[in-house]
Parts: sequence; structure tokens; C-alpha cells
Amino acid sequence: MRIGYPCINRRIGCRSDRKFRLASYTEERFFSTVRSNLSCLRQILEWNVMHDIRFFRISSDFIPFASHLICSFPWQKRFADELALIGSYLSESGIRISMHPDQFIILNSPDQKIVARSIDELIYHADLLDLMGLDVSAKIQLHIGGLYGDPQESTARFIRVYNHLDPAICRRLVIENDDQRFNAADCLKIYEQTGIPVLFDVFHHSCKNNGEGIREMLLKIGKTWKNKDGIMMVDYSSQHPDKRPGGHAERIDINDFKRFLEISHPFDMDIMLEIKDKEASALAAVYLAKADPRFL
DNA sequence: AATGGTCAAGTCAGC
DNA sequence: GCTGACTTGACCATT
Repeated sequence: MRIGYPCINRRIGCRSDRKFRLASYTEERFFSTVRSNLSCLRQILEWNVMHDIRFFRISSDFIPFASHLICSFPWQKRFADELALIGSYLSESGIRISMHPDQFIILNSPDQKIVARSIDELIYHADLLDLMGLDVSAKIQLHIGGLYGDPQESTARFIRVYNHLDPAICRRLVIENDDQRFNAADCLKIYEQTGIPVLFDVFHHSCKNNGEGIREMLLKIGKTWKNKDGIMMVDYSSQHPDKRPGGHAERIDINDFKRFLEISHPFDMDIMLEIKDKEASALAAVYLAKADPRFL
């Protein structure tokens, strides 16, 4: 079991998700931003290793505008060496990576232009992980998309698009239940028709479910991950007391997390903490897990 | 130097 | 039909 956090380390003093405005795009700006993101990612990863955190989500902004028309810079070639270097560090340190394209990436949109742009963005994600030389256990997690007033047809559209995707995307893509539209059971149905592993978001499941328990879901979902995919990834968070249902907590609720570990024991999984204070909660979670020999 | 409106992209609920 | 949430800060024009 690994524990990780997404994209940002708040105490290290640099960011690997720096970007800039489209209006100020220049090749120089692009180049220097990517270089700075590369250098910071390395620092974050080293900090993580020092603190026994071996699961990390790389921000989709790592290469800003990578899939945008404006970006004609051959970043794949220019940064191949640097990316390979990061990749060997990841492999030798046993760090697992995930990526999570954001809400604009929708494969089941009725609008072909949106689908085409989304696929371009997924190609960028796959390219990045490929250039790092990571095996296919490094995953790209995506929600199914919109309902468009007809969940069945929207699901069918997702599957049709998936069946025509580049294999470079397919081998890394996993689908995640969301808190409003497609729940874990919906994802499992899509798995049955496509074989796409399901990434279980425990918190989203508590927001939208068909009454299934967590253990029951973990048992089913664990089977959707084949050997080459690695052990299942799970997203964990808890409810922010003041926000709408689905709002992520500011800090980890350590008792709730402990309960989750106990409920999920002995399933082996890598847990991504989607909590606002990032590495701080990850430290607390790792500390807790280490204290109990059942979990490590 | 400080400020505050704005930022590539989509969907959907709520007004 | 428009705005805000999702996420989230930081960019950048204006003062």
C-alpha cells in the first residue's frame, strides 16, 4: 500500500504546475515554465521519498498548453532526456504516478470538437508518462462525462469513443466514479463491456451510490485491475463541514481515515488523498499507517 | 508596489 | 439565459 497526494506540495516553496495565460504565450515562456516545472517535480519527489510518500499525481498543467494549437514547440523531443531522468528516479524509488485530466476532458460529449480536443489532451498525458518510461501501472484517471439527459446513450457514446482510442491512451486509462453523474456501479457496467479498470473514489461513492458498502465495492472493483495495471488505485477524501455535499475537506479526518483502512483491510491498494492541505495530510496518513503493522 | 478582475477547455443545477 | 461550482492560485493590466 502506498499513500499519496495530488500535484502540489505546499511547504517546499516551488510548484510543478506553473502556467501562464494563453495571451502571454511565447516559446520562451513555454520553455522556461516547463523547465521550472521539471526542476520542481524532482524536488517534490525527493521530498516525498524522504517522507516515505511513494504515490504522487502529476498535474495536467505540467506542460502548459501541451495539447493546444498554439503549442508548436516540440517538447517531446526537447525534454526527452529530462523526462527520462525523472522516470528513472521514479522507477528506482518505487514511486507510482497518476494523472487526472480536468473537467474539460470529456469523451462522451455529443460535440465532436470537444471529443477531439479531449483525445488530444489524453495523448499529451500518455506521451508524458511514456517519455518517462513508466510501465502501464502509471494511470490516467477520467470521469465518464456528461449525462446529456440520457445516461444510457451517454454511456454508449463513451464506449464507442473508447473503442477507437489510441492504444497508448487505452493501456493507461482508468475510469473513476464521480459524485453526481456516473457512480461506481455505472463504471463497473462500463468495465464489463470494455475492460477498463475502475478507480474507486471512496468519497464520491458516499455522495452517489446504489446502497453498496465499501468492502463490497472494493472487492468488485479490485478485480477490474489486471496484473499489468498494478494494484488498484483509490481516491480518498472526506466531507468539508461547511461546503456543499461533495466538497473536499481541508484536513484529513484521521479517525475517518483509520476507519477506512480498517474497512478496506486486507485489500491492497494505493490511496490518493484528495485533501486540500496536500502533503500535510499525507504525512499524517503515512504516520498512522506505519503505526499499524496490518497496513504496511 | 498593491490591487482585483481574470484565466483554454464543459456540464449542470439553480436562479 | 446567466452564474457559480468544480479547483485554486497566480497571472497581469491597471493604478
